[in-house]
Amino acid sequence: MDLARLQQASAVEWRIGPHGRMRVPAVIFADEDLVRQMDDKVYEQITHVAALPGIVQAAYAMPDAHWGYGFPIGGVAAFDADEGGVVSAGGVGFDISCGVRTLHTGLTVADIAPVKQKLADRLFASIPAGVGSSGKLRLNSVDMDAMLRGGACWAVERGYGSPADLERIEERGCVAGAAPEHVSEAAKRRQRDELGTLGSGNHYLELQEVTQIYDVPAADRFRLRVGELVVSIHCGSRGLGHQIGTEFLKAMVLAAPAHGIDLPDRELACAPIDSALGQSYLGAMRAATNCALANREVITHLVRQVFADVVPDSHLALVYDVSHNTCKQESYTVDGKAKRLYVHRKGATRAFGPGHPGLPPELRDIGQPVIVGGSMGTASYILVGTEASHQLAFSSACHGAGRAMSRHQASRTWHGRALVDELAAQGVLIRSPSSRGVAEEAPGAYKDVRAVVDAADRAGLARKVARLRPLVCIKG
DNA sequence: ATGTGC
Repeated sequence: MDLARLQQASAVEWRIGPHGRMRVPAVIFADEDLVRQMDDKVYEQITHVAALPGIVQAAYAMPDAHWGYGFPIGGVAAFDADEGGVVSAGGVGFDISCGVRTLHTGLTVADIAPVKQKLADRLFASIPAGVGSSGKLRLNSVDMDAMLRGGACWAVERGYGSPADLERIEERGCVAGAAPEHVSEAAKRRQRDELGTLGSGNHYLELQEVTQIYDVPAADRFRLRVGELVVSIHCGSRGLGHQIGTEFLKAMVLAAPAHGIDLPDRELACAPIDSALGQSYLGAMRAATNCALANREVITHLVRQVFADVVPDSHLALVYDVSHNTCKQESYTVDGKAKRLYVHRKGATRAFGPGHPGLPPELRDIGQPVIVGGSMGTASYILVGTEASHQLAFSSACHGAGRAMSRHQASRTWHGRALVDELAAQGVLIRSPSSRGVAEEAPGAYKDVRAVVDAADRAGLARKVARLRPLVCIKG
């Protein structure tokens, strides 16, 4: 991106003043190197988002932002229903409520050294991964609707996961307002046997070692200690979310003229929050959110079974579960007025600061754990939400390293087999059903996650707490 | 991201 098109507000904040059809400014949080590397498409997309009806304050891009469908991935935008605000299927993304959860194990590197290979093989055998993979659960239509309404709470009621997990999940594991009646039969059919599966692309399950602590009090509260192991699970709502996204994108494009919306880009398909279509989408999107929460809960159960078998001394407890692709109603003060806004985060993590009522009581004084997943074979980070982020970017932070190269280009640049060998030599065991999938996810196809996290920290979006190094990676 | 797409 050409820096001349931006006004630099600080070392890590760049502004684009309203021009053309923009209703509000656009703001990019990143250091100079990251901004230079950013695709010009991010500029184009974030200014288009700033032109949507009812947008409040500004359109934001996080340090990991890159070209997405309509909205950039790493984009944040909030809309006011009272000002004709919209909800956008492209603003949430196809993989609705894709997210990451991290569990601490109470184990050290030494504890698992003798069984590392066995753990990798057993996790790979137990957690289905890859395109079209299916799990052991089969949901009939009654179960499907109950799951879509109940999320992780449904899973726990069925014996998957534990009640204590729910306190450590956004919205306590179950988003209100889910409307399974607005989820098509096609979407439900695709999901019938996909619960408890990882999926493909950048989804993964990793065994990670805590290698560095930056904030001791927060790390203590999150029970993260150097040399100890955690498990991180990154996945979403599989075929169901994708089907919902596809169907509503189409419907929103078709209905835009009737809603009086002149789309700056048809990929930004949206509908007024107060319209029937907007409400149907919100109901279906919330159902997909619950599907993703149930999925991560079922996978957690499968992971615990493997650990109970291979390392009986372990006790896997959830640190936190964050969603990356969502639209949520949250309270903010804008121009001195209290507002309930519809905050879209696409490839961005909610990052509530200390004192936020949406946090579980035991974490309320310290802030929300923010999990930033790195690319395959590279570090991940745990951060904590700040009070400043509330005003800076609707309590949002980055979600990962962010792609720097297309999948296609990556698959032509690297070979999966060679990458697996290379990473094994560095002590990272990769298990994946797809050699090409591994090539597409090559660490070199991503931005430097450390630079992304440092920029988020310097901008005040969230504060660094701990660094994690992968030991085992089950890749979709 | 995806019962993948050139």
